[in-house]
Amino acid sequence: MTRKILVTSALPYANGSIHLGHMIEHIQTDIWVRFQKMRGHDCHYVCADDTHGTPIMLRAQSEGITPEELIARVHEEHLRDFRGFHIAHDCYHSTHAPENLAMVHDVYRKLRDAGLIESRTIEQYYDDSRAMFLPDRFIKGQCPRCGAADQYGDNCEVCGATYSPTDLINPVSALSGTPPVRKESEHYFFRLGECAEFLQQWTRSGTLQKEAANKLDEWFAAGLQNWDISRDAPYFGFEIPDAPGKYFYVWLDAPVGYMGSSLRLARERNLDFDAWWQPGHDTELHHFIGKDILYFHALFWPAMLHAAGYRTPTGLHVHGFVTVNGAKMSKSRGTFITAASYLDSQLNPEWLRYYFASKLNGSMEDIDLNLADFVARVNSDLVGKFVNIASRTAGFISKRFGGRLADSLPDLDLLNEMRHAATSIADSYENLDTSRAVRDIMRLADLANQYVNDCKPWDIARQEGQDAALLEVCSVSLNLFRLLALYLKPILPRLAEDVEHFLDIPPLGWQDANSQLTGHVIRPYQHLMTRVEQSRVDAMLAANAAATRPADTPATTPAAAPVTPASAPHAAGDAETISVDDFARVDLRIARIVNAEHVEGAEKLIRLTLDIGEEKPRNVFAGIKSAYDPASLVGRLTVMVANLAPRKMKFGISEGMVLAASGDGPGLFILSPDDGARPGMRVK
RNA sequence: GGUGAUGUAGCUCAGUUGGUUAGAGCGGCGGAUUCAUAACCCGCAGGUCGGCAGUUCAAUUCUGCCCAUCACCA
Repeated sequence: MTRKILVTSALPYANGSIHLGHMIEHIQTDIWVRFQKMRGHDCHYVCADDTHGTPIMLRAQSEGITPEELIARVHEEHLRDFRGFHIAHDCYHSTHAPENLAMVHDVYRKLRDAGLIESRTIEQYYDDSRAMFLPDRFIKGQCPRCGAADQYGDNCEVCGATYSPTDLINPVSALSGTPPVRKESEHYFFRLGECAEFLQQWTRSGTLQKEAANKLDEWFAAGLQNWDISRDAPYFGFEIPDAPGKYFYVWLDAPVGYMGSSLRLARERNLDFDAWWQPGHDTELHHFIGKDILYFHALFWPAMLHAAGYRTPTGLHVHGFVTVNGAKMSKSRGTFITAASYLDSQLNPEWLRYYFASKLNGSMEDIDLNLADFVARVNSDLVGKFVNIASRTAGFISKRFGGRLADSLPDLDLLNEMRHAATSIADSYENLDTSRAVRDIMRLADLANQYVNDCKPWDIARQEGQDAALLEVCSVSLNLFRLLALYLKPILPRLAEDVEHFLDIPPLGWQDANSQLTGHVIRPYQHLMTRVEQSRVDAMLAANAAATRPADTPATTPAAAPVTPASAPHAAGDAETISVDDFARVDLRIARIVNAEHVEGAEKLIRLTLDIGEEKPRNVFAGIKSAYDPASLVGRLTVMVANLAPRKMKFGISEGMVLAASGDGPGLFILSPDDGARPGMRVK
């Protein structure tokens, strides 16, 4: 039976670049969609840019362009990044589009007519100098609970308290720096509380992972409050019908963007929009999202759909966050990795698709991109195992048999096992457990390599009159390879295309697992995939670190220059206070100076080689030549900033900075830890 | 702070509806091989299954507490 399926990924915000967090979601979705299409289902994949809201408006202002110009530019960038990773959206639209405006009005009117919209006057902070109301994130002040300075208006990053902006002590507008004033305004609310019963039922109807349903229970227990869906002008978004000066909150029109994008697709290709969105059809609707936006997709969205008379989603598939080398993506470490930087570093997008696929298991757990593991795994699995099967047998077929495979294959257990695996691998894909699919496929690849090893075609090739045996072994091997390529095709679409070209066959579908390739002429083998080079990974990290380096730091400043009186106007105790989190961003480490030497041509610098317990020692240039003889430094311990962005200097790259004290007079003093400290220890 | 999740070999992860010697891939070590971009094949070593207590004939698996990491608290 052909299933009719509409699939979405969450809409990326048009205020920034596509990064690994977006990529894991789109890769996961794309794999599932490609799998469904290979199975012959009628599956469509839509997405769009999320384009509205205050941040977009302000960013456009600061760039001196209109919001429309900004989102048009970002749309091009996003589209280019997704295409670069072979993400095959059937439609990648925008929430700032006539189709979406029509759907937003339609949904809103239905909610209003159902009595689920109410209006009420609320008091909010207002920036007089900018003549606008301030979103929570644009107000800063002291936390009312712990007193931490410089906290946002919605929660405290120091103690974790949540509150409303009006609770902040000494609030200031983040836009103008002036204290905001309280001002009243009429707001529109969606009466979410009315939908509680429906939502609790929907939550347990099999649409959600268990963990996600657990999470929702928490929210049910806390009680559902009505949702503020309006914002006052100036606001970049859609105006609310019959309410001049009031705009839909971006989170109202963003999920409706799924409808808007699919409406566009339906018009382009003459497809049945109502079959996707009206109740009573046997069509499936699947949303892929990150766990950060579960709230919007598991409460507001199904409630809106239901209340407006539309169908609700069949499945909500929630994934975790991407971490890099076990830590949150960090701009200062260069591990805030953008999609563009990956592609620009000449890294093959299918390597990342494969790596993510090998880890995704359909749960909400975070996914770690361990870069050393990434290099090892891709090289071993894809080049060493999978591609190798074709590489080691195709030559015989070309040289000895004119590229023509055997007319029939023997009844081998291995071939049968490989064919029958199609069922369980399909189950894994269907259930989003691609890590299981990859494990199973690689186990089969191991078996295929063992088969080649056991049959020793290179031996047979040297024996007289054994042509039939040689042809058989190689034909079997290439049939095994063909099946593996088929199973990997949702993950590696481009490589699969190359395999199809090599084998000179039409695009592989899932049902091709039941057939064999016999009596068929293939093309000469050309290498299908290269290995990941560590240097390209390093280049990517460097590019990301460079992109986030503060632009106003003069390039000539030695990385380890001591603070001079001129640049240190504050007396001790006069410095602006910072939060614990601010301090924690600085990764201070005990370092052993394993070598120190003069730098030829540099007046102030000493080149230090620092051991902080890493594989490779750090190279750091320190501006301490006036106070220290290099020879006296070798062997001693000191303190360095380990997560300073690497800086290219005339004499090489400096990978950090050592700390030194100085005052008004001459003299410069580096730090020493007490006895017992060892290289690599964190200073905090 | 509350809530949800995670913690298994050097790395990345399976697994255990409680039951003999806890698995894979990678990495390491040894061997074999030369068809293949030194890939592949065989073998070996490595784990008090986060910690402590409890239930049980038996716990890595169940319960409680604790620790660490991540997230959410609209």
